[in-house]
Amino acid sequence: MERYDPKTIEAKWQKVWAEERAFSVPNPPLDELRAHRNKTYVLEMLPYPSGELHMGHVRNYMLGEVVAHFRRRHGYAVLRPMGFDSFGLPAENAAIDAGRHPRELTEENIARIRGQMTRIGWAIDWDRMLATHEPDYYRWTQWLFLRFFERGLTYRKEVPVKWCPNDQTVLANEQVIDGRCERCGAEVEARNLEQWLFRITAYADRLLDEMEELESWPERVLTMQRNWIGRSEGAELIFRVDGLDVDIPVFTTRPDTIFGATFFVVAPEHPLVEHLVEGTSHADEVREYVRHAGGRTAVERETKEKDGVPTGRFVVNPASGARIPVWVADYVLMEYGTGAIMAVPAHDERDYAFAKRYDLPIKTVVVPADDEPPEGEGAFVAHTENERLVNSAQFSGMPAPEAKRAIVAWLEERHAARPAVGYRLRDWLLSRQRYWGCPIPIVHCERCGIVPVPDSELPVLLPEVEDYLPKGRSPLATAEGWVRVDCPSCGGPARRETDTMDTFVDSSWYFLRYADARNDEAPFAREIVDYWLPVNQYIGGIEHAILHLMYARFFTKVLNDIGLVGFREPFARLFTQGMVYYRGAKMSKSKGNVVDPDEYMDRYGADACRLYPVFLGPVDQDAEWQDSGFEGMVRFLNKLWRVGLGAVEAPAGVSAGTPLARKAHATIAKVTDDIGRRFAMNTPIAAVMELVNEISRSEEDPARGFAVETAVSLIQPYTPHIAEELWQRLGHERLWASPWPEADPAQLEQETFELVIQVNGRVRDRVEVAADASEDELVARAKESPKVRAHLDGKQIRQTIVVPRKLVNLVVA
RNA sequence: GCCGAAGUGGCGGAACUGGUAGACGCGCCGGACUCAAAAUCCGGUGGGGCCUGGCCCCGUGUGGGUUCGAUUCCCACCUUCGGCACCA
Repeated sequence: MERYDPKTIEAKWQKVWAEERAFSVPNPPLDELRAHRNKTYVLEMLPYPSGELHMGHVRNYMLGEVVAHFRRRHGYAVLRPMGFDSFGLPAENAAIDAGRHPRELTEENIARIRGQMTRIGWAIDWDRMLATHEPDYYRWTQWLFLRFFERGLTYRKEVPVKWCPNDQTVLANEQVIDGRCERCGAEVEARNLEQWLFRITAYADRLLDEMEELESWPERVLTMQRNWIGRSEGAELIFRVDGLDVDIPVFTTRPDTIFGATFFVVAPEHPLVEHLVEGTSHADEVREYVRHAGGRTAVERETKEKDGVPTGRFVVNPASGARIPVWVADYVLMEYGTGAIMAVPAHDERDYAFAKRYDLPIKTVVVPADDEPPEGEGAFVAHTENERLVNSAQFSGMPAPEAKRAIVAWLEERHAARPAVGYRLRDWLLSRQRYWGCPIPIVHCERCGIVPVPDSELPVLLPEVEDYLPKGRSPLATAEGWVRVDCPSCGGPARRETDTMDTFVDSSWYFLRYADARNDEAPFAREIVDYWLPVNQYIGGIEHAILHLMYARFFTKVLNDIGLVGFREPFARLFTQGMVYYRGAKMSKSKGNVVDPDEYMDRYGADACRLYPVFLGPVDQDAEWQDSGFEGMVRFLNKLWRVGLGAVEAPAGVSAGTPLARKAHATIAKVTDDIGRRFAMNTPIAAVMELVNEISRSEEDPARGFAVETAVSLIQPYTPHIAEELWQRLGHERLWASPWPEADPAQLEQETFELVIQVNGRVRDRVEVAADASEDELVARAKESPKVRAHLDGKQIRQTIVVPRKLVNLVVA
């Protein structure tokens, strides 16, 4: 018998697919596009071209691959594009390590990865390929930036920033993990710099509320985003500084505790600190504290014991009229709320710790509703379900939730409060002082200030520079000829913005560009994106649960507001796949523990390489690469090949009524359900293996030919090369376009099933029963079984439990 | 501390709405082929006990509960992993 030779088969079919452009899905004219109702947009997060593909990548892209084939086989027009996130730190750092120019190395990597993807036979529409570093693409990134600018959604501001001393650039909040740089792990420093930001906080509520519109996202991703946005409802309360004509607002979620505020704290970075202490005897001590606190790292600030200094100033509690002292302490953060708090030591652990240390008064104002108020003053009272107020003037005795509203309303009348919402979310800092990124299309003019580059002058091309290594200021600044321009507004001397954009800007709209990838008059045509989008199935790593996924949602909402797209959420369904571990660490080039697919393709062929990474385990969970299991896939493909050729010699046969036919039908149902509904990728492979084992054991079954066709057809999304070859040899047309073999319901009704008979829950017998047998018939069959009778032994049947098509249980006394 | 996910053979893992626990693969054991080995193919494989047919008992992190029946549902606990965390 002819040997299974993956090399020949794979080369043959890849040539056929390339010639017929099997995976290209060009956009038809608009009116035709609208008429085509069955579309699926399958999208995997675009890779950074910082190296080559390894088996971890193979596993990820196989998910989109299987879904794309599966949907296509079910009669859908499937958009399944691919591109490269080629700007940014990963690519630039890889280039620096290699001592190469980023463009050169990036483009080399792109070519190499594309080659690997082609060789493995993925059904990708390469006609829509994009790379974010190409002017054709970043021209529109700049264009979109200008639309944000026009609407005031991007702005420039001097801000305290997180600075990575290793990468020599500013980081977004989201890129700082435990006080360290997300990419390199260096401890992040604080600096004050003029930076560009996106006003993502303006969309905080919509990013929360419009989660409702998502079809299917993992709950944990939504939870992570909710936590990140960190919305909390409360009030802004205004405290007046005694002796100065100054009001300081604070944000609190517990306005009900205002009568318990016994001191007041402002953050060291608070702009009013200097004004508060100017000319007082505390000025030197406070300045010293502020200076010292500024030098602390984020980690120090969090782990040390709470400390602070008094300012000598007092504010007036707007509710009680009490004068309470103002302190400066760095346990209050400038970035959250208003940078100042009213301290209620009896009901806030942090305030309590601070009060204990500096011997400040503690006043209980909220107690559990059922209990007696705690003895005396000075205790910490933890928050509980049912609470009422004490020591709070006219509000004493009121339940806490009601008191919250009442106190805010009462203070609001006196212009000392308003309801407010606090967010943990900060604006998105997008400036990067690095070379390899999208230039920000802005000009700084001596006379006109900040001037946007006109659309007609886009793209602002990234200049060639001698030295692109990071130095703490953008390398673009060294390109004098590029920096100096005439102001687009007044024609006077001006300088270009030299910061580049965060890579996450590039990847916040790429999914739109794919729909209309070759448009050179606009980023995309609205009619076309409205047809393809939202993405039906988005696939990517959990590591992007917050960053990329929230930025992309933000961009889509802004574009929807501008009228560029007709939808508000970009990704209807999201699937987050697990990572592949090898030798105890996440498989990655930097850890040096990659498994190279090329080697395996050389030895075993592409189909085995496609199969094994997804067979490893459930794809939403992390998996450990087990090299020993790979051979099993090769054995399976050989077996499939054998039974396939066997069926070629003895074709056709029946498609129902035999055990093998039944098995085949059951496998169709299982695979369809697993891929289509459950998004399970490993169990369908197991089901087909089971079917193939069954075929090779059932030499005589007349449904053999049908079962083989079923197996070939079902495994095709995983291993299209061998499937296509066998399908052809079995005498059929092209497989990827053909419908799936369907079970005939009328025939299924004739089938039998195995009835399990139990007595008191113990299995006593099994019998074959017609599938359409009634419950009474099932019970009758159970009772007439000799084995069951022996166990009944004349005892009375107390209860009969019938599970249709499965089981009868006779319960006896 | 708060929120979430998960604990099943020697291993990766199946069991979709409570219905024969351990599919499929790896590994291991046995057999065929071979002078022999490798490769390949076929069969067996949760633990224990009677027994040469066959049958019984125990088993899904621990302890309870609901149910005729629980890996699945409920309560408590243990362990592991992930997210958030001076957020007022």
